Amino acid sequence: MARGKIQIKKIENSTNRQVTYSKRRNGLFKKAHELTVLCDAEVSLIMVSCTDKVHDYISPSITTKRIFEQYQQTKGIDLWSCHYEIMKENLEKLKEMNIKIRREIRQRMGQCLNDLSFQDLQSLESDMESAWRVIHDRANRVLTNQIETSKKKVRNVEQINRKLKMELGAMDEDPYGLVDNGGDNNYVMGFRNEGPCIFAMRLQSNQPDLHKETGPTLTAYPLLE
Amino acid sequence: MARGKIQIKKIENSTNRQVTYSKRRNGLFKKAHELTVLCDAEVSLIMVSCTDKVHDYISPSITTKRIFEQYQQTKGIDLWSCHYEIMKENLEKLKEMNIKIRREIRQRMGQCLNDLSFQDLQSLESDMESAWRVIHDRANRVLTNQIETSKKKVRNVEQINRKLKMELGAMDEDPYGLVDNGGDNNYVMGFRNEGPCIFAMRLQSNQPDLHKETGPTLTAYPLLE
DNA sequence: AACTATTTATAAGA
DNA sequence: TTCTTATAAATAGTT
Repeated sequence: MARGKIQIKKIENSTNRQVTYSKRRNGLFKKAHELTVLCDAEVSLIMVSCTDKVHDYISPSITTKRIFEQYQQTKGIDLWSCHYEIMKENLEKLKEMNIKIRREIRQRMGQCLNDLSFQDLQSLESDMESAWRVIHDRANRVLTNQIETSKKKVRNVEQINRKLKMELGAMDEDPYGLVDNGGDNNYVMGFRNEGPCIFAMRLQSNQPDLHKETGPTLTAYPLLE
Repeated sequence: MARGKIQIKKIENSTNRQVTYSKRRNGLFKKAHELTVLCDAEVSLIMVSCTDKVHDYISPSITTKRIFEQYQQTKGIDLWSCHYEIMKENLEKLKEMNIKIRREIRQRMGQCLNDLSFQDLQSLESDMESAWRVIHDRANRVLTNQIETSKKKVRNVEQINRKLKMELGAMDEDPYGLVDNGGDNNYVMGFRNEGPCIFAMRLQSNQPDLHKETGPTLTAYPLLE
């Protein structure tokens, strides 16, 4: 455009091309900025040279992100939707699964039974029975173990006690010798309390109506007698 | 830049501004294209007018998406990460919730009981008992309803039968009069089978050991006798 | 939208 | 790269 007209086609001389790129790039930036100021417009200009250098101009009144969102909106496209879609799908699947397993747990807690057919109801009932038995047995087993361990401890302490008494030659009785052991039952066999682990979906504050008949099982193993 | 120099500041006259915008926009597009061709560069140019119209130029050799990815890469930023992050968080939360619920369901099925303290085990046991009772009661109620409805049907049919016999004056017995009603018990009271609704987490193909004692309840209401 | 006087951008050379 | 400058191109104000 000066000292001779040029054809608009690729400049073959590499150096020349570089120089022209640099000059015109600045020209474009200047024009972009002028447009921004003069016309109160928003401009995003990104250039990548043939040597893969990136330069950009963005109107101060806007962010690249916002102008791009606007661009996408008017074009009716979403260039990132493919990235998104996979995530969205996963999210939806998980949500669905969540709803399903929530429903199942509710049913196992005796709620939302309307959704079940009679057959399902029966099958749930029998499932619950066998599961309960497993849990019940385990609870009993743990208790038995606790008691046995406690008894062993007691015997141990009693023996030590007796030994001490003999060594001292004192024949007075010592009724407090067992107190140490009394409050420690929960630490036997690795079944210590770590706080309640049952937390999900406690939707009704389901105070168990304590009419259960495990009483006899419990009282059948009197503690520390 | 012609017929008088102008200051680079917002053109207050709206019409004038619009016209200038239009002219300069075209100028910018032309320059962008020339740069693309002359220098073998890649250009993305997006403009938003003060009236919120969007115009853009993109070099034919590239897509908007690609140039933008390149832009983000060199800038070391990800403009969409915040959108992402929210989704990711949701995903993680759901996953966690899912795992928790699944664990609880398993425990309610008598599995994975090692994770429970003795107290949790006892509380689970009693929960299971009361839930089982609810389910058991419901199953019984449904059954009772079915039987009553069936009985009504039977009475109805018998009455119709008797009436027909009288009308026909025929005194032969008709032992098949009740057959129609026989296979229809599941459709009573809206409790028809819609296929099993308990699906999640059936990890062990938990064949219920059918030692349950609902037998007497069932046989106490003999069907269609 | 077209015209044109003038400013601005820039190609080639230093 | 940067400066210079002749000239091409863009465009402000007008019609």
